[in-house]
Amino acid sequence: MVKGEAGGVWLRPGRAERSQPLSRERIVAEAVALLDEEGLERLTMRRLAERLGTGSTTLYWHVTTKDDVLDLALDAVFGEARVPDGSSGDWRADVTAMMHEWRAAMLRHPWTGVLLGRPLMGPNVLERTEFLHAALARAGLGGPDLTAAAYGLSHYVIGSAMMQAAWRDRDEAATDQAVAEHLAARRDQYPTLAGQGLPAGSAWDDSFTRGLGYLLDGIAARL
Amino acid sequence: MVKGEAGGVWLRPGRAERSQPLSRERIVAEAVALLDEEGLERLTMRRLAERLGTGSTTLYWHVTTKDDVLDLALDAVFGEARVPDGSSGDWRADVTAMMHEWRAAMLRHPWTGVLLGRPLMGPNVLERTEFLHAALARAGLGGPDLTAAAYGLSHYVIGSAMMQAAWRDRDEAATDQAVAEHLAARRDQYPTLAGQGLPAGSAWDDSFTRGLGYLLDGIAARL
DNA sequence: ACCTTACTCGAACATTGATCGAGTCTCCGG
DNA sequence: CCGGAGACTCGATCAATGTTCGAGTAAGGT
Repeated sequence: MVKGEAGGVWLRPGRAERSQPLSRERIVAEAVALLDEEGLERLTMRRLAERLGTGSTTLYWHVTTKDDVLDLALDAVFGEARVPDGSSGDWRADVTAMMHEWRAAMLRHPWTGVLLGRPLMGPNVLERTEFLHAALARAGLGGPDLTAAAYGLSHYVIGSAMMQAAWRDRDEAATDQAVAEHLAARRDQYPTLAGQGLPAGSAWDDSFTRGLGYLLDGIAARL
Repeated sequence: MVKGEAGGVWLRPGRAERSQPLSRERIVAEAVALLDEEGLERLTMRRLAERLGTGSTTLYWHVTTKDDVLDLALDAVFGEARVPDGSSGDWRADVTAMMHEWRAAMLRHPWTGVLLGRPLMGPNVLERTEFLHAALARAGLGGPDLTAAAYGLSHYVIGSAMMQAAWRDRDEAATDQAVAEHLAARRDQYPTLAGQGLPAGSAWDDSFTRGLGYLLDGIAARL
């Protein structure tokens, strides 16, 4: 009775249902699921391991640090955004389509916003940045104009999605009503803001599209 | 010898140099300093308390949670951005000036980017948002156009500053050279990107200003 | 039969945010 | 001068976290 725990073969994991062997991909996929379901602060190595049916320290064989998991999960999300094939000949339509895909992916996974403090160098991010540069170059931009346009567009999507996600998933204390009251009580300090109200519901979508239009108009004027 | 530790009066804090009494403002100010000097992950309640010369648990009298400290620190940083008085009559100049102040404040405190996952409702943020809305309203915008323009501008600054800060303060592994090599090695996958190179040095400033110009051009065209 | 390589995991450690209850200081009314 | 109330401070403590270490195990080749 030295090896093999009490219960023998019958109770041991059983090789068949040991599911798939652990791998980077499975870890990342499960991390994304966990983040979606429970949020960023609930992602711990132990919880992640438990969902994968392994010990927490096992993860460190496939990944050197928790930040690795986050980096990989972030890039995985960007991979969800479909990239137009670029053969349409309409650069503006292509760019617009990808911006919407990009934003949608981030809104599906609201925790992405907080993670953006780290530099984006994953393959999926690079692929999309490359597409953006290429589309604008095809449109006729070059040099500093191209750089500014490409980064301006990226930053606009990122900022928009992040802020919208933050507002949508804010904590209980700040309900829409509480916010409205807060603003109404300070109507003299924030007259325009109180009159205008904060964006709600579909106003976010409209604002994003409209703002993207402004940016693209300004870019197109340079051509 | 019941009260008063060994050493008597002479070694006791001494009332005079007990500095100022602890207060919310002092805590926040010290938190900003600590964040600037050591970064976000080094901000702990214990370290913060030590710098203030108090016990860590004392902080919880003035602040209910660590997140409070972060929220307050974040709003404090936004307070650094000067707001034009709005009497210039040139809305575009006013808006541009404030955008640059806003960005500069965030770049002075690079940790702000990561904190932006939470909704911005502090007085300083609201004041600046109000100014933005007011300036654009004065320019002649209204309704959905106003909302889209105001939020578009905010999101653009936030995204830009956050991304630039992330790239500037990236970890040791990703030096400029390593990034360049990484890109060069995949020249076939990212042809445009590899040819263009990633922004460096003053290119960030130029790109920001240029992109802001595009956005404002697009907005102005709506008038 | 053995060695190597790939992989798994339990115990352990230092550090963190936060709570609790007991202490101390300051001031004000009697 | 007393005393008590309120404002504030803090040490001990707890559960949870990221990560390391070293010992294990399984499979496959020779």
